Amino acid sequence: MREKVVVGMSGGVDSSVAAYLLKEQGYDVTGVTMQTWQEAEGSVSPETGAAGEADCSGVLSETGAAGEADCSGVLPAAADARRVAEVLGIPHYVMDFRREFRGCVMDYFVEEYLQGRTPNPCIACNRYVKWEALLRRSRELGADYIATGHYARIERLPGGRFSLRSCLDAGKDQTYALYNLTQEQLAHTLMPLGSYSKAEIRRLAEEAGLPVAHKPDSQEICFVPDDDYAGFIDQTAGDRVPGPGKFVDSRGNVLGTHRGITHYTIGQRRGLGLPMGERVFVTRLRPETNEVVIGSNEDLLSRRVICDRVNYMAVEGLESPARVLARIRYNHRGEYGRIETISGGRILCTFEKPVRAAAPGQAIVFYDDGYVLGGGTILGAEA
RNA sequence: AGGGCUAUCGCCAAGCGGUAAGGCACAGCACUUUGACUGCUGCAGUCGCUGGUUCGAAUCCAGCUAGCCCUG
Repeated sequence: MREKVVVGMSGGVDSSVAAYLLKEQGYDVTGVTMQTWQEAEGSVSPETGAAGEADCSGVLSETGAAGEADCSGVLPAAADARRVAEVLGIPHYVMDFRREFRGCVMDYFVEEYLQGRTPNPCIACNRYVKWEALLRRSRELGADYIATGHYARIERLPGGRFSLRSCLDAGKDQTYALYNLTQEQLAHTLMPLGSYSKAEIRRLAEEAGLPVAHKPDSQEICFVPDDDYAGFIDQTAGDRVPGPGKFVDSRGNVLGTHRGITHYTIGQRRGLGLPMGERVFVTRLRPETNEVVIGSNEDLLSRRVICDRVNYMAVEGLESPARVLARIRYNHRGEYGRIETISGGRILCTFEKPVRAAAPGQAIVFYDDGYVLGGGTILGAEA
């Protein structure tokens, strides 16, 4: 009997080709577009009368059923996914994950900034929404797997554990954003794109006649419209957002007034408005005094980074120190270092060469020979 | 209200008679499934003001204005 897989289809090229490849491989494929942050209002077609939201939320509305017009009207991304599904001849549904997304991604995002940390919403979204929630609902529907258009490879190691292996196209590798997945999640996930390059994916999309072959790559934070994340926080958190405070240097000299701590992140240079004669950066955020500390690029270099909330992937735990490649942000090629567990289940990573602007709240992901060993949330760094 | 010094882009700052460097800031673009970083491009028709000398002045001269310093 064919194995059933639910493909999360965003309407973009990658997830569309993922669905295509799985279909070609003989899976029983169902496409699902996740409604996350989009408001289900606006372009509801008059003829259907009832609110489109009702059809799209809750359980399912199937292609061809009455809900179709509503869903594609309500969710622009779903319209593209649906067209692809039609080309592939697979069923397509829209599932409402707004509740999970708001709680696990948007609220987390805002809370982190309010506390002077720098969140990574994509990582939270992957772990809790794209996987935890989508996998649960998909399994309830009888699916064996969920699949996505991520550039990464899932492999089962000799010891039986699952791990992610860096994508062959190093430029597109997305393992960093997926380090937080559980063994259970990995065991029920397929990532068919890991052996391809972005160029090959686009070519496959063209060959398959997918209408999204030339759609531009997505970027920025999906739920923040104008690339203005601070404005989003202002609107969301209202009077909880800290107001203006002081820019200070490491010796306590006041350099100016900042617009509020949520407007800044460690390592930031632009937007400070401080004509110091040389480039200066945010080196630290002090939510307790509402101060933003300014310093040189050199002040941002760290050899030691500590993280907590560790998720182990290729290994069950870290019994002895190990030499790994560690990445501290999505677009970081990585630096070698030695990791060891310290009190509280935390991990201390001592880099062989200093890394720049390790920001609390961001993830640090450890790799052993191209496999994700595990990762955690950066707690702090020091020279 | 005696003497001295300084006034060039938002900030700092080259320039010293031949037709306005540079840095920072700022803006736009590129890069990018997070925040950042980075890169590229742009950014004074004008040099406190008013006159004068000169073929030609931000550069020399005079007056005025402003700020700083010293001295009553």
